[in-house]
Amino acid sequence: MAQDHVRVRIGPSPTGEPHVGTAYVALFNYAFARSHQNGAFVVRIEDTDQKRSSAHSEQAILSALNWLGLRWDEGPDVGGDHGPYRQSERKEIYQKHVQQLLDAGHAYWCSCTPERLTQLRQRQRLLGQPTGYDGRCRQRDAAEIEQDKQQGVPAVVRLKVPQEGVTQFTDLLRGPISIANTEIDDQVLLKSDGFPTYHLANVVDDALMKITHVLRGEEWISSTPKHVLLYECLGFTAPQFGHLPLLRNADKSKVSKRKNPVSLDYFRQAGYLPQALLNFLGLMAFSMPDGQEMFSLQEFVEQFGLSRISLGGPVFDLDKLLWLNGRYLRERLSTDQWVEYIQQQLFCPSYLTQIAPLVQERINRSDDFWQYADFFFAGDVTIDPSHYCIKGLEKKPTLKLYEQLLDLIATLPFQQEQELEQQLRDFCNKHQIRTRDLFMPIRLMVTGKKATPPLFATMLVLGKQRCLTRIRQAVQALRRHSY
RNA sequence: GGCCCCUUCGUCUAGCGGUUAGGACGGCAGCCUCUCACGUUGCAAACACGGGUUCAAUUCCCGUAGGGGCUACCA
Repeated sequence: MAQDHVRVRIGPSPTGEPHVGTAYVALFNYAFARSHQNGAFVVRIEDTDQKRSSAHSEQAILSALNWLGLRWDEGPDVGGDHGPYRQSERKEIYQKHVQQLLDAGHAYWCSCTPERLTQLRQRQRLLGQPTGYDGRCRQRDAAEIEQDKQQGVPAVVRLKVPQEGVTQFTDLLRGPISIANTEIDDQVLLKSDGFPTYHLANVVDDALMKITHVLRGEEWISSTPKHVLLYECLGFTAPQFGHLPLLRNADKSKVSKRKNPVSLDYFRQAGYLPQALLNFLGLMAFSMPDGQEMFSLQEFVEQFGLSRISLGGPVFDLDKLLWLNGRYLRERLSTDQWVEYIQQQLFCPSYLTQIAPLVQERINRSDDFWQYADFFFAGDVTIDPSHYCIKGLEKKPTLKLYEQLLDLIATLPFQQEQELEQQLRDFCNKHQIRTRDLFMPIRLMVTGKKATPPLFATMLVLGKQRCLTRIRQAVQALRRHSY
C-alpha cells in the first residue's frame, strides 16, 4: 500500500522563549495536514546546537503549542513510528549518512581554521564574489586526513557542491526558483563536535520521517538548493517546499524581540486568549474566501489552501490582535467562563504566592494589597515620561543607554534576585551612572510607581517578557517626549 | 558587496484582463448613553515607477526603484 498521505512537520529549535513565529508556521502546517485525508503533523525538536539548546526551552515550546490547541500526531512527548523526534538523539543516524556521503565522494573532511575562513570571506566580499568555502580541502588524500585525525585537529565534513550547473526547485507558493551552483557554498554538514548542522539533520530527518511537504519560513529559500542537492546525493526523493512569508516588525524587518513582544508566554501571560492569537496568526498572509476575519481553528482548517496565501511579509500589528482578542472576550466567553479564566490565568495561586510575601511586610490592612500589587496585574503602567529621565544625562545618550539595557535584560536568565541585581549594578558601573539614578527610572518603568517592593524581586515576579515590554514602551514614550 | 524573494489604503488583506478597486484594524466625525467601554452610521485613505503584450491592464511579461531574507562549525 503506497504511503501517499500528506506529512508535514515543524522543527522548533529549543533555544529560548517559545516564539510567535513558531506558532505561525505551526498553524499553517497544522492546517495543511488537517485539511488532507489522514494528514500527519509532526513536531521534531531541532536541538543540534548544543551550546544554546535546553530542555527547559523545549518544554516551554511544547507547552505553548499545547496552550494554542495545536495538537501534533508525532513528537518527542507523544512518540510515533518515525522517532526519535529529538535530533540530539539521532546522532548515529546522521553519522551513518555522513559516512555514506563521504564514501560516495559527495562530501569531504575539512580542517580549515575559522581564522582562514573569515579572511577568505572578507577577501571574496571585497572582490564582489559570492562568499563561501574555496574548496581547499576538497583534494586532500586519505593519509593526510588520517594524520589530522590522529593529531586531534578539529575537522568538519562539507558537502561537495558541483561547480557547474544550476539547482532548481519549485516553491509551492512562488513557482520555480533556481540558483547557480557556483552560488552555493560547500555547506558544513557535520560540525567538529560531531553534531550535524541544520541542513544535514533536516534533510535526513525529513526523508526518514517521510515528510511530504516542507512549509517553513521564507528565510530558508536560499538554502533550499543545498537541501535539494543533499536529497539527491543521499538517494532520497525531496519533499515539496513552500516558503511562508516572514512575520515583520512595523519597520518591515523580520519580527524580533527587540521591536515586538514575540514570546508566546508573554501573550499567554498578558491575557490574550489562545483562540484569538491563533485567529490573528491565521490572518497573517491568509484570508478566508468570504473575507471573514473571525474564525475558529476548525474553520481555518476547512478553508485552508495554499492558493489563499499571499506573499507580502505581514506586519505583526498588535492593535488588530488587541481588537480581535476583545471580540473573543466579549463574544465567545460567558461570564462564568471568563471568571474561570481570570481565576486560572490572573489570580492563580502560584502567582499570588510569589507576590504575597513581597506585599505582606509593607501593609497594615489587606485591602491595601492593590496599592502595592496593582502593577503585577496591570497590562499598562505608563506614566509621565519625564520620570524616565536619568539625572545629568541628555536625551540621546539616555535613549541609547536604555537600548543597551534592553539588550542586557534580554540575555539575563531571570532566575535569581542577587544575580539580577549584580548584573544591573555592573551595568551602572560600566556606564558610570549611580545605581540610584538608574534603578528608580527602571522601577517607574516596570511598575509605574515610586514605592514598590524591592525592585529585583519585583522584576523576577513580573518576568522577563513583561519587564522588557514595559521598558520598551517607556523608552518609546520617552523618545516622543521632549526634555 | 553577491545571490534570492517580495511590492493594492498607515497596517492586515479581497481582487485572479473590463470593478464607482471591496472588507477589517487604526484615525476622524455622528448616533446610542449617567461616564467609560461596547455597539452602530458615515468620512478620509491604496494599485511604487517606466516600458511592453492586449480592443482593454491593479491583474500577464520585462526593466527600474523600494523593502526583505540569506550570505556561521545558529537554526
